[in-house]
Amino acid sequence: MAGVKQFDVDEALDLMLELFWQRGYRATTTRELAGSANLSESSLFNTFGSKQAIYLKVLQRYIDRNTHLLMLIENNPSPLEGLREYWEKIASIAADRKRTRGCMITNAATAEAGDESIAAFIRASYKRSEKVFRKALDRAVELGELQPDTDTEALAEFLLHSTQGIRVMSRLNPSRKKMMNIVEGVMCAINLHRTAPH
Amino acid sequence: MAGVKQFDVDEALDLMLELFWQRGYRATTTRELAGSANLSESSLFNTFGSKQAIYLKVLQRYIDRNTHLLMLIENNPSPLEGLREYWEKIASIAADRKRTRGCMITNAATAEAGDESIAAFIRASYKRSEKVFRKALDRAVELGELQPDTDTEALAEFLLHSTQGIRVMSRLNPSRKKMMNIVEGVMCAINLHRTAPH
DNA sequence: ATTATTTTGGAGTGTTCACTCTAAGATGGT
DNA sequence: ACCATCTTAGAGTGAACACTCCAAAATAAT
Repeated sequence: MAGVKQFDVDEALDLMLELFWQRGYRATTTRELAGSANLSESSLFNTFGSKQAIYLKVLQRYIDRNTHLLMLIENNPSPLEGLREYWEKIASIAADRKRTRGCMITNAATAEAGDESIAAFIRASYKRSEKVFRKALDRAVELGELQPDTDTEALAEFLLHSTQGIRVMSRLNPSRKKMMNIVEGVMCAINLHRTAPH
Repeated sequence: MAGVKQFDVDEALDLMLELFWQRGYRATTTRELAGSANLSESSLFNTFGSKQAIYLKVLQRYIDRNTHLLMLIENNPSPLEGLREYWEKIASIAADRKRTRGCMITNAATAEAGDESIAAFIRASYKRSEKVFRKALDRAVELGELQPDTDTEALAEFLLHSTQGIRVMSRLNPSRKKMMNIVEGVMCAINLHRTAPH
């Protein structure tokens, strides 16, 4: 083989991710994309094939990057404390006034879900989050933190929808207080199933 | 005056609304817009001025059209029953497999909130919903359905975020069961403040 | 009937889009 | 050294975009 790439593919993806995240799929041009990654359009297309292919790669990268947030739940000895920690974290991110880009997956879900290959990606990401929530709730039941008859599947679905709600709200510069009020509401839904209420 | 419009403006807006709703702002072309309303591009621009102006008019029309949903809450003698009715209704709409367009406001919030004139619209719509939720909760406190120390402002903010979460989820063909599970979660958050807990 | 004013269709307008072409340059295997 | 193969920059491609122009038609007031 000969002729070797003059750039790091992952690094380029990271740079393009920023642009896609900020502007969305359609509003981002391939010229800007190439510019943001410091490479020519020919290299861009030669490497990735198409704008959509870049977007899908970037989405995957975004998902990978955000896995550590879910670990706040998995790593906490108390699942319920872990969940609270996770919600406080995403609410805190949502309240950050410098980050009105929202969540890239949520943005993709509302804007690009018509494209089935993008929709499949989003569904996979949601399933993953929901599984983590579900497992935490099951663990909470086992540990006696939640009542044994708790419908953890239903509660996990509720929790997933909440993450999306938070991320929509984040697009409109919400106050930290508003965000924390939302977290309290979510905790209420969980607390109703606690073994030692309030 | 002379030279009279050959079409009904509101009717045209309704037709264009469908297209904008289904495809989003950027993916809809002015030619398609004109076609959907059965008029020429010159009439379109002569009447409305610009693509963005059409979008804003359409958004307003969408908001007006959906006011009747909020009245499910206001018209119910029991505010808590009204809230449940409202949530069951929007969840039912979200679970409709023929309606994966989601909510036009939510879609605009995640895709077009960068445009400040669009963002202002969205904020106004949210404020309106939140106010209705808040008033219902306050009424519930007065009627003794909720405990007197309930933070109705915080709870209303929680409820608003839930509506947005439901509408994001609706883009991905959720099952009716999933949607109803979400509703139950929301009701849990409210029920924690009930005067006669079970 | 004439005039003033407006709408309308259809053919443009310049611009921008995603993507390609080509020729030069770079590299590794032999 | 030489070739085969790859990458790259920069110009270029047709298509599609939001929006405009213009001449014809339509109307209401006089």
